[in-house]
Amino acid sequence: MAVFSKTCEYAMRAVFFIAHRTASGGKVGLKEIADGISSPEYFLAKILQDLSKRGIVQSTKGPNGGFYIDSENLKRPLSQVVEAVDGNGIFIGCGLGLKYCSESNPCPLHNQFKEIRNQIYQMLSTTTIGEFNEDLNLGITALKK
Amino acid sequence: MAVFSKTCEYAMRAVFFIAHRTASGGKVGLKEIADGISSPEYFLAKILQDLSKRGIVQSTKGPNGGFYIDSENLKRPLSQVVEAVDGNGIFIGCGLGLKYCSESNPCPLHNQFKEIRNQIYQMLSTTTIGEFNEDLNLGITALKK
DNA sequence: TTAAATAAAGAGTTTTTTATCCTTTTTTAA
DNA sequence: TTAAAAAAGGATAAAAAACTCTTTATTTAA
Repeated sequence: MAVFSKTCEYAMRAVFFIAHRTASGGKVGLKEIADGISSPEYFLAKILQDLSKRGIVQSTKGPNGGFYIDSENLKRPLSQVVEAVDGNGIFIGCGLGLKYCSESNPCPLHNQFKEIRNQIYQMLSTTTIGEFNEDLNLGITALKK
Repeated sequence: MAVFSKTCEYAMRAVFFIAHRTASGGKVGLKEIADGISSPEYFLAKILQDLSKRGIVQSTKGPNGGFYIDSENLKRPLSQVVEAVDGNGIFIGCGLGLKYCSESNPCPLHNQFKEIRNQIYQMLSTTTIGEFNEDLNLGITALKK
């Protein structure tokens, strides 16, 4: 088990990829994104459709069309991408899968998990979509394979 | 998405349940466990078969048979249950799902994720199967619903 | 020593997730 | 104004995860 679903992994990688490729204007096509992040093209298409509807990425059709992220949306926290795709289960769910686990009715791991969830949330909410652009441009970090 | 698979959630709950019900001798049957942790009976049966083969829980067939965990195994860290069921992906995998993500070829979230994974591992490896028995006996923590 | 109780094993089925394909719509540039 | 490029949409397929049922093997107690 990974922390996020495949869909969410592709979504995050795609968003980072689009961000760094379009921060200084221009657009990038589906095929190029899929190739750049090693994801199945048509599956990624669905994910981007969804992110586009939600306004997290922008797109235009036609020749020279493609996906891009405008400067406003580059500031968006990554947590919003995760929440759009996987929901907020990772932020609020019980580690043992109990529906009614809470402060007043805790599972044995409740307190330990709370810290971990907080740390995940902290990380995702303080990380913005655009903040890795420079490292990606420099090839310091990777989104492929 | 949850952090662990359903199978793993049931496994952890079952192990805690069996531990606290059999720490002072005796055995507990499948139906009672399934009921005690709100899990599908036959699905749990498969999980316990597997944990039994791996020696994490013990069992005997026949009248008065059932599952139990002996004192040696009560000391086992919870990480071994997770690893038996979900593998070690949660401890070592890349947050963005990249196969070749590493220190020398990191994804953008590599360092942030390393901390989170370490914390998860830390928690699971320092938590033993038996350490919640008292709280469970006192009804301070829950394994159901 | 046999019958009942119980887990183990085997063989499915259903649901969810992941992935693919094909058609339609929109946009742009020649 | 038309052809090409690209995303959007709809339908389906494949794989994995979750779950169920039935039979078999084992154990114990009567």
